[in-house]
Amino acid sequence: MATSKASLIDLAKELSLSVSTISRALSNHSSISDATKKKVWKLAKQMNYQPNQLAAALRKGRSNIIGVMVPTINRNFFASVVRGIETVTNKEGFNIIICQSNDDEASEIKNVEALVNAQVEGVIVSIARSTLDFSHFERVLQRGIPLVLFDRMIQGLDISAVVIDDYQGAFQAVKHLIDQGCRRIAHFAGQDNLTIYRDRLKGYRDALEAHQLPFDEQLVYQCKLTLEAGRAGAEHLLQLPSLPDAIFSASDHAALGAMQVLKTHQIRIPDDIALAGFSNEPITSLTEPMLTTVDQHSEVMGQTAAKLFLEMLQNKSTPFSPRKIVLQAELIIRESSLRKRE
Amino acid sequence: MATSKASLIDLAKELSLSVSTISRALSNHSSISDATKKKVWKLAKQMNYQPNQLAAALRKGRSNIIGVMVPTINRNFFASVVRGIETVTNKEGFNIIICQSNDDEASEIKNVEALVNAQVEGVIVSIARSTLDFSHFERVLQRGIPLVLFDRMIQGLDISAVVIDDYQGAFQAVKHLIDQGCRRIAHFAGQDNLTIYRDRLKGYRDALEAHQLPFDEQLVYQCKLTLEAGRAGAEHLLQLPSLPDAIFSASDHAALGAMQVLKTHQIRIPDDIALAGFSNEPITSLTEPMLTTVDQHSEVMGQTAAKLFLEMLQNKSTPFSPRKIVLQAELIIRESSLRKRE
DNA sequence: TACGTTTAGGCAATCGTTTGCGTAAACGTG
DNA sequence: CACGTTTACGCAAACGATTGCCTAAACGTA
Repeated sequence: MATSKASLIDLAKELSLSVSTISRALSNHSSISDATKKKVWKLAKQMNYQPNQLAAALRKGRSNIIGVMVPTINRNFFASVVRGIETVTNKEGFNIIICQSNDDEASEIKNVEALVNAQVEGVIVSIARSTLDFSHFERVLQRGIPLVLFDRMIQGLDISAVVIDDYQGAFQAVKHLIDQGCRRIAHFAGQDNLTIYRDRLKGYRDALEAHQLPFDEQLVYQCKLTLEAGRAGAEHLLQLPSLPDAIFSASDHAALGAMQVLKTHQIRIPDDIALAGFSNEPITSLTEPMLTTVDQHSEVMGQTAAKLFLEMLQNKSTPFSPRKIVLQAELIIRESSLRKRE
Repeated sequence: MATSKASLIDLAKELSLSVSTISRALSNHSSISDATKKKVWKLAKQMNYQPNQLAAALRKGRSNIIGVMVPTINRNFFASVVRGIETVTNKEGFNIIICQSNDDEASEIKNVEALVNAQVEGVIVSIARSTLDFSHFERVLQRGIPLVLFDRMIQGLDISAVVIDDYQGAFQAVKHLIDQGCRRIAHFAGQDNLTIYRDRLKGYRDALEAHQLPFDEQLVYQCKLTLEAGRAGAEHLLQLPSLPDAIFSASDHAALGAMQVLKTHQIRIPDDIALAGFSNEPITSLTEPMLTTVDQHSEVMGQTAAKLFLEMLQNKSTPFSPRKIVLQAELIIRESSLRKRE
């Protein structure tokens, strides 16, 4: 009733027992008689007793909270990863605290510190784009707090991470286009300071090479991979002396931009130009034609990162060598690349 | 260095001062000399002292954590709201704990309890679709914890909430369709235990009435408003003796489902049937035709909910009568409803 | 010199749980 | 009956920070 919260002390007074007995009864400790336990349970329910996790955490040194930081929660990929993390850790009794770095190093540092102060038992992060110095993460490790990175990770630093195989994903996509009969395949590439885009480009090149197709510099359009960039890229390609017969874009959004332009030019997809993107954004299954793309298993990525964290937590005492887990990327074949065979 | 975390005690020993002096020095208390403060600050930095928020929270009775529960984080609308909440509360030194109810009443109850036990200072929630009993929320209030609902709320319950004007949004959308010359407007409606869907339905009806158009029960298709439901809804409408000339869907996804079906039936949008959705999902600006929809100002909604919470927290001692804040919905007119006038 | 005031800091209780250790009472056994 | 063993519980010290109250020393002033 009322605004009051019942504590162990209140229960103890009420039953004329010691606080420790109440505590043990509630946690079903063996040294408390069944009769007493039942009395305690009954009263606890009656007084709506809720344990103060803060106090328990302080005493036990376990907060049951894990910190998650993403550039922004407001993007499908990150939200899905977070969802994956949450569902897995929730089952183990953890709550997650969310922070957003907004791709800014300064607030990343501030947030990491806040998480550590909140006594999180672990930190799961996708690094901000602008981050160049990683000492704030090293400090986390020094404190013995398990740290797991996902998607974006640091080269050189020996930290556990979960990523997808961008290279294989790209390779498969391009191989598929070739299998469909495409021979002049263009590529929308991202900024090459990010490994994910470098790997996709490499997958593209190697797939061409593996099928004895020439690599043509002209067919690679490097850009920010936004919708607008995709439009510009398509316009660019259309002005080439000879058209490509496929485009593999390192992002779905750029692929969609291209799709818009190609359609206005009455170019048939996939018959004249086949199209494949990357990320499997929800929209790609709603376009017309539906877009072939590469799925990143974002929710699975979150689950995997969470499991890796749990594993690290268990082996916390023993020296645990950081692990990298590479998830398979999955090619999703849809209309935009599927040429009918008659 | 090392794995060790420095505590006030460690600093105190090092400087041969008492713990309380250290604590006061760090919080810049007036009764500590500048000389001592400087010594303490220097050592604190040197030993990389980080205060244990758990302990401070326990002692001060303020956790600086607020709980947020959404049906799923994995949807643009909710992620945006969360982003809004996070940015506002972060500035005030709060961290947010995220839970997902998965639209399931049981896990909603479990999560609310977990949040309360984590000693959150407030709870911000969008209610699960299946929730019919609200005693778990009443228990939160009884404990004196500020509670703010957003988007989905309950009629009858006197709880602070931030919603958009679903009624006006729907009214405007339907009015717009009528202005475009539509006379037989169908509606995809949601489950009517949620006020948002009831309000949209009412906005639809009233807009018809305001323009002397008859309300036809047959044209209202109640469903779960998913993509599939939208498809089914369109198929349903296509079998009516006389076709509608517009569909106003209470959700974007259902509108998109309908769009797919209409296209396969060679029905021109908007000329044969105009289409309008609700929510302004990112996808809607990428479809073909681009979908007319109603924007919910999701990030602003989150910010507003956060501010309302902060306000309630400040006036916690004084009896605070719950407030409802209604944000304006904004009609976004796009191709799917814009009939060319020649 | 004597006494009030300020300065600078210490003592110890407190937040609510958990847990190692101690111990009465009840019980079992020869 | 005597003595070891359970059984069932209490005591008190943690966890780390905060804070009301107290007190030496230094200072000021008449």
